[in-house]
Amino acid sequence: MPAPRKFTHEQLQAAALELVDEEGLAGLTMRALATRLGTGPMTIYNYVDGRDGLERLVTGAVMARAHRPVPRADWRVRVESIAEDMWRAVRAHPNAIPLILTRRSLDESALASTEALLQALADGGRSGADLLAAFRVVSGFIAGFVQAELPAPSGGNGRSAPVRMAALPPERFPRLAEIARATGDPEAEFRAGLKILLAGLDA
Amino acid sequence: MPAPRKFTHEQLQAAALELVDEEGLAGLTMRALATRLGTGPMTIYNYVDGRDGLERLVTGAVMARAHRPVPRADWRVRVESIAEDMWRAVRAHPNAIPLILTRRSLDESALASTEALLQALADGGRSGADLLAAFRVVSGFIAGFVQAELPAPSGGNGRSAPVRMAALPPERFPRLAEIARATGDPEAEFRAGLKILLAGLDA
DNA sequence: ACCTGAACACCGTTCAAGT
DNA sequence: ACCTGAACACCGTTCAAGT
Repeated sequence: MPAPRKFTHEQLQAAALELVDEEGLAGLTMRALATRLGTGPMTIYNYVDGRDGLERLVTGAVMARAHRPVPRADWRVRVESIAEDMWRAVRAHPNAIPLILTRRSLDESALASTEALLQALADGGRSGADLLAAFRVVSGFIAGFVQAELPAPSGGNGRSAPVRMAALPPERFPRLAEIARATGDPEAEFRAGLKILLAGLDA
Repeated sequence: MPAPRKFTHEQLQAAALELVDEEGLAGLTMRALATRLGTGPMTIYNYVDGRDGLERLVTGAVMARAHRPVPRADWRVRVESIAEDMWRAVRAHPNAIPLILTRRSLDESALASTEALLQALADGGRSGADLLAAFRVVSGFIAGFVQAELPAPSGGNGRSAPVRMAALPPERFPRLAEIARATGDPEAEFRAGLKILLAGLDA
């Protein structure tokens, strides 16, 4: 993409993210972004590579906020800290979650967190295929937690996942009913899951 | 939805899944499904609740194939078996992956696998919040592996994730470069990850 | 070089009419 | 009751023209 001058990339990112936060994913539209910026739809094409680039604007904006300074500490503590930072950054923009899960973000801003996570795991004594396996476990766990907080379908009358789970026939799905009752504090659940992971990584 | 008779639900599911397999997600359209079935677009609305229902047709079709008989064995072996079945079912239809990651499938056909997984974990001695945490870890791991096999953007000229990772500046992302080199056999990576998980669940 | 409106080829869905 | 075409209000994007 060229480097035009009517808007900056940051302005585009911010406007696109606001659009998604306020109006939901369905509101993310070339035309909507254009009118929010006070121009015609075609102007956006000077800054972004089609619909795909429009969505990358959003994932880039979200993930850029995920990378925070890593504490100087034991590798386990660092893994926990990075994982929580990534999760929190995504949770702050629930409407963007389908995009995050779906578009592999490979901007360098998003990759900084990943590299830091890998470095922490490497400091735990892993390399090569072992490092890859450990990474897959941790990043998969984060993705799974993100997925668990997907906003209800669209419109707003959809119940959240735990509520719908609790409405299932309990004689056919007794264990699902059990965990539906146990669902409550996402922060606590995230930390409990991480604890299991770290125990496995330590073994 | 009513129970009309020109087509069965299974016919709809099969046609929708074929559409996605052959033409990609962009090919999943009310109009395309209609012409594939030899009717007008509006006929679909007698079987499916709008665009949302159209997509649920696909996720339902994929997840229904995930539930296979669970071996009578140690809970660890059962967890492995169920997790692999779910993963394999999804991998068989890569174009549907964004839908799977994004639409929470709550048909009873999809929930059968989940209940079986929960039962296996419960037999490992967990209940309540512990059961929930263990479940989140395992299902998150599966989701993460599914995500790692997202088909390249769209069009076909996009390189796969490992290839693009290998193209990053290695002096800035040395650990990413390392795992990019280690990436190879997804089946082996899946089993290695599960091993870490089970070690954590055993601790 | 950058910007932009008009126009085109799609979509999902409402409406009203058929049987 | 089920089916269905025409029509409407959107999209993304091509094209050609402006500065």
